[in-house]
Amino acid sequence: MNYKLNNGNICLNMDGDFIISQTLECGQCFNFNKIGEENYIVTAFGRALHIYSTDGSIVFEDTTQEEFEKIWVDYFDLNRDYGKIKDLLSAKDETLKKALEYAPGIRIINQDFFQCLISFIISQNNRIPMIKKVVSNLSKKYGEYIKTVEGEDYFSFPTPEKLYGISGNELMECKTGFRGKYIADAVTKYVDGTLNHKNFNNLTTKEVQALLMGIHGVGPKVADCVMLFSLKRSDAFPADVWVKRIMSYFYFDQKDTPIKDIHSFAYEKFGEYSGFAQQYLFNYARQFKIGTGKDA
DNA sequence: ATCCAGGCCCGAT
DNA sequence: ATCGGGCATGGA
Repeated sequence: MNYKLNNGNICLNMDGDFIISQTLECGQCFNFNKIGEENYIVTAFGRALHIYSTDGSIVFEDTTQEEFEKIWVDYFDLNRDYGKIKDLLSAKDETLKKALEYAPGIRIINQDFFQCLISFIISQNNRIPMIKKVVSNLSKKYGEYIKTVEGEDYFSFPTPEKLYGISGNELMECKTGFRGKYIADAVTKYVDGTLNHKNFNNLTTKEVQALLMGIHGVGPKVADCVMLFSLKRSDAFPADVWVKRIMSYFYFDQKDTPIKDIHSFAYEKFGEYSGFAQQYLFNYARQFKIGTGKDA
């Protein structure tokens, strides 16, 4: 990764391994607002980052070198060599190769654990635009005002302490639907220490998944997303309807296959990079509606 | 209008 | 252990 300071902005050159739109809009995070082509505001860790690309480089505006190195390098996984991962995965499989060529600029974001947990609780049986809306509603109601960009106000995602004690019913005012009580349980367990992700380091991915599933409303899929997108568990393989479809379509002779079989197949084929493979496959499946009967 | 969405809970088998 | 209905909400 090489970057330079330019008029107070950070300019980054990633040789095509980082395309902002692909990274933000591939379904892994919900805390961004598009204000133009390859031009976004991303809220995370209490900041609202203006990020855009121009002349082949990526510009981080309104940030400092300190903030960039402390927050955004890890957030956008900038120290990881994606060229290497893509080569490795492309060599394994033709389907994956196509998925990688379709969206070569996806990087796996390292999100804040709490925000990621709540976001993916909201994601269940929901659609991405609606998930974004609910995350935004919660931020506006319970988060802190950060700043206004082009007439739009940006708020931080609420802290666990701020949400503590708020009932599921009250949370439903933010359009969480039936997931309000699930959020309330996650908040309670986070704040009272029943669930402490800082104690997860020496546990296997399977063990962490089981702990996360101790939350009422967190099942295997949401737990996998939280592990992949906020706990650096790249072997987690979230299998939702799209992943189930594309895996069934390409690897199981188009036959509807149980999640359990898909999981064991994925881990055997993709190993510790299962999570990366999953994200490229998910994106590919969703774009081309693979396995829905409407696929091209 | 009916169906469904980056699922999970719960009760019935 | 596995299966199906129900669930808030809003867009197609």
